[in-house]
Order: sequence, then structure tokens, then C-alpha cells
Amino acid sequence: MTVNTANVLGKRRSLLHEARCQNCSLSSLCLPLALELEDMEQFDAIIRRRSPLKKGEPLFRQGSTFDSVFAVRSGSLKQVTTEGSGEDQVTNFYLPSELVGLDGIDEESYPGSVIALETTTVCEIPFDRLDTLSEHLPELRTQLYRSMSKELRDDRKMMRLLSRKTADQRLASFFLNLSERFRRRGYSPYSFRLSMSRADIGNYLGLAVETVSRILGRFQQQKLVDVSGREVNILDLEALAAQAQDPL
Amino acid sequence: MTVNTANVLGKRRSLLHEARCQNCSLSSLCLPLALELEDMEQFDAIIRRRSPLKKGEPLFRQGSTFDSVFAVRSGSLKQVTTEGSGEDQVTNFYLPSELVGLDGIDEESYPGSVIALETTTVCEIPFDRLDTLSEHLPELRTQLYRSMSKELRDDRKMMRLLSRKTADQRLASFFLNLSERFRRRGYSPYSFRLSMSRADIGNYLGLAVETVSRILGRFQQQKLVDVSGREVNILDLEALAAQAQDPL
DNA sequence: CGGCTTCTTGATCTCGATCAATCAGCGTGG
DNA sequence: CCACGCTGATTGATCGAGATCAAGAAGCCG
Repeated sequence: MTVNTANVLGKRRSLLHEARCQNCSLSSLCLPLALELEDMEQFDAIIRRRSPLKKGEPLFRQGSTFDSVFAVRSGSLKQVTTEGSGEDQVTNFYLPSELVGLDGIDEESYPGSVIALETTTVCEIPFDRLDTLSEHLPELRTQLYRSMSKELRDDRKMMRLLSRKTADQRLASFFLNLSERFRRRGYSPYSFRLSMSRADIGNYLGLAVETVSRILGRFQQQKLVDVSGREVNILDLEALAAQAQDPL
Repeated sequence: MTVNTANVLGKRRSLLHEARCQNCSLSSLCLPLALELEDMEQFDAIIRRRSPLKKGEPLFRQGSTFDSVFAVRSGSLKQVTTEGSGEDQVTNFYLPSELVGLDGIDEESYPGSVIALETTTVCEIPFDRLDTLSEHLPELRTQLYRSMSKELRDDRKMMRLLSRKTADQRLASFFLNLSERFRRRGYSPYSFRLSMSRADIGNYLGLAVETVSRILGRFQQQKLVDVSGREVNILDLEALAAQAQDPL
């Protein structure tokens, strides 16, 4: 019976490539990671696939009402918050398998806009259905708690970076962070493409664009990385890691 | 029957003042806020009361294994993370009704030490039991999600503060934040006592102690606040709010 | 009182912001 | 196919907010 259901679902979505969690290459990183096949089908049933976002297109805008969280399937996004008269602040970048929108639960509206940095596809997960489903699936619940907890932890790291680290350390940390995230997703930790502009990086790290550019140049001279445009090659991960730590 | 159980529990804990959620003055702000009386008793049953912490005493230390979250009952605490060789970073202050330790779920260890800033009592909530209980109590689950989501949202605010705001704006924001939190807890939003040192404030806001001191002096001259030692009187909340926003 | 720690105040220095060009990509249309 | 214009990236010169260094002052507790 279960198999039957699966087939029906499979057919109905046959036009979308890998349109089910079971086939998704990210399933080992994504929210349903701990689920049994049968449970995963339940989870899969509440997901809404979205047509791909083009570069610059918003997934949602700051202030719009919260009703779903989103899992990134491919591509990448940035979160941007605008406050009062002040200029924008980039508060996060999202890569495949990461969960977007968790900070909207509390006040039932999204605290920032989330915008595609390149062509990007996401899975929409209606939160009320996720919540209901998590009632019967402890693993799913745990995973949801973990995701939020991890984000809290990462935020603490970011605060440290912003309040204690020098510009060089920030850039080094940023590259290491990306490198590690790519590694975990099965991509090369040494060679990747930045989907965000220098301005986005600077804004995120609390630095002026010019500073980002200068330090990238310096890193290049020191043979730490090779950057040309948005193409990054990490030449000396060790040294970069050393650079990233705050000094004695 | 319910009443009976309540009485029994009441007697068993009769030595501890207000030792039950039903009687707690914070119940309208704390985790079980949305629970019916009956459900609250279930929740109450999993809570472990702790003997008060003295000033400077740690609730737990960075790296120790996670098994509980804690609700602050009275007093206040700071979260401090140490990374590598670098010096400490104060990442949060916790006031009564706030939930401590949520960032420990993910890696099953606490990412920072949490230390009492004055005599402080907390309610210990074993997380596995909380999780199990939340299975049957949707309101509790929602509240837990909300708490984490709110913390994420607050973290974003903090990042903006650290990467875009001037020293003056940071201090102003800090006072406004405290003021609002006191107000919500039924205390005066204008007059309160800082339980943390200047060093803690500076560390938290990414400023040198000297800068904190100087700006406090300046605020005093401008008749925004009246600070003597750790006693704070907000004289002009409006002007302080204006000061806190980032300028055009 | 003395010996702490915490806080304040003053003088100087530095990192990164800001201002100002210039340059490189890159899509668009002639 | 190339000239044009626009946006994004680099590089150089200057400036300023806040860190750091260095004393004092003021609590605080034995």
C-alpha cells in the first residue's frame, strides 16, 4: 500500500526532476534526514515544490506573513533586513539543504527579505503541517529543534566575528565557513564560486566593499587564496585557518 | 482528581516559595504561558527546582553536556563563550522568564558558559522530558518554537547592531532593550539596576570599557539618562530611542 | 583603614571607513 | 562585431571613531 501511494505520487510529479525527498541528493543533510522511508513519504506529501527563482528574485519579502519554512534545493539566497531609515543589512546566506524562514515563527512574519543570488529552487514546507506532522514523528521534531539550535549557535559565532575579529580574520572565517559548508555538501572545499557580490560579503561581515577587495588582494599576495572575480581557489587552508582565529 | 494531585504536589513542595508554575508570577511570560491549568500541572511535574546560584556562580560551563534548558525565575545571568586562545565574548544576558540553553540542543553540549550576575534562581527543564511532553501539548510545542524563533530574531538585531551601529547607538539600543524587557516584566522601564559590569556591557556590545564609560557620561550630560554606578534612570526615552536608530 | 576590583578621564594611535578615480565585465542594440 | 553604458571590482589618499595606553578616583569588603 505504501508502495502504491509512492507510485501514484511519483507519477503525479513525474515532470519535476527528483521531485521527491526519497530521491533527493540532499536528503542526508536536509530536515527529513532521520526519517524512515515510510515517514519520509508522509513528510514528502506536505512539501510544495516551487518553480525556480531567478537571480535577484525574492522568495519572500520582509514583513510578509509567515506560513512556511523553505529548504534550499539548489542555488543560494541571502537574507536582508531593512530597519527604519537605515540601509540594508545582510544577515545570512543560505545554501542547499539549509532551512530558511525559521526566524519568522515567533511574530508570524518574516523579519527579513530572502533573495535568490542565482537561479534557485526551494521546497516549501507549510509550517502548520510540519508542526502537526512533527507530533507523530519524534525524529522530525528533533531535527527541527536541532536546525534552530544550530542557527542560534552559528549566530553566536557571527556575533563574536562582528565584535572581536579584524577585517582579515572576518574574511578568512568567511571563506573557511563556505569551504566547510561546500565540503559537507559533497563539493570541493578548495574550489568554488561565490554567488554573492563583494558588496554582499562586505555588508554581511560589517566591512566596506573596498576593504573586502583590498584584503582579497592581500590574501592573494600571501598565496592563501586565488580569487578571480567570483571564482575562489583556496591554496592554503591551514594558513587561512590560522588567519581566522583571533590572535593571542 | 486533578485538584487532589495538585494538593499533594503543593504539600510536597511547601518549603519552596511559589514553587509551582501555577503560582509563579512569571507564568504569563514563561514557556508554559499558553497552557491550561491541567496541562500546566503536567509541565510543572517535569521541572526541577534548583537552589539559588550566587553571584559569579556558573549555571553550567561551556562544553558540558546538554540535557536541560533553564527558565530564569529571579536574578540574571550572562552567557560567555571562549574560543581558542581569544578572550571571552559575552553573547547574551538573561532575565526572569527567559529560556537559557536552547543553543545546546544541536551538538548536545552548551556552546558557552552561563554565569549568574547576582543571586539567581532557575527552573531546570530536562529537555527529553520537555520534548516528550510537547508531543501531546501543541501549545507547549508552539511556545518552544516561538522562543527559539524569537532568539533567532533577536540575534539578527544584534548582528545589525554590531556591524552597522555607532558606539552611541549601541549603548542607546542596549538601554532601550533592557527598559523594554523590564517593562514587560512589570518593572519600571525608567528606573532599574544593571546587574552586569561595564566590562560585560562593553564586551557584549563590541566596545572597550572606556568607551562605555565615556558615552554614559555623554548621555548624562545630554540629560538622556542618569547613571550612578549601576543605578540607571532613563530621563528621556524618546530622545534615547532617536539616538538608537541608525541615522539617515 | 588598606588592598582589591571597578569605573572614569585624558592622550595618542590605528584600522578600516569614506571619498575619489579608474578599471573590468557584460549585456544591449546599432 | 563592436561601441556604449551600466554595474561591480579594484586601487589610492585621507580622515575619524573608537581602541589602546596610562593614570587616577571611587566603591567595596576584609
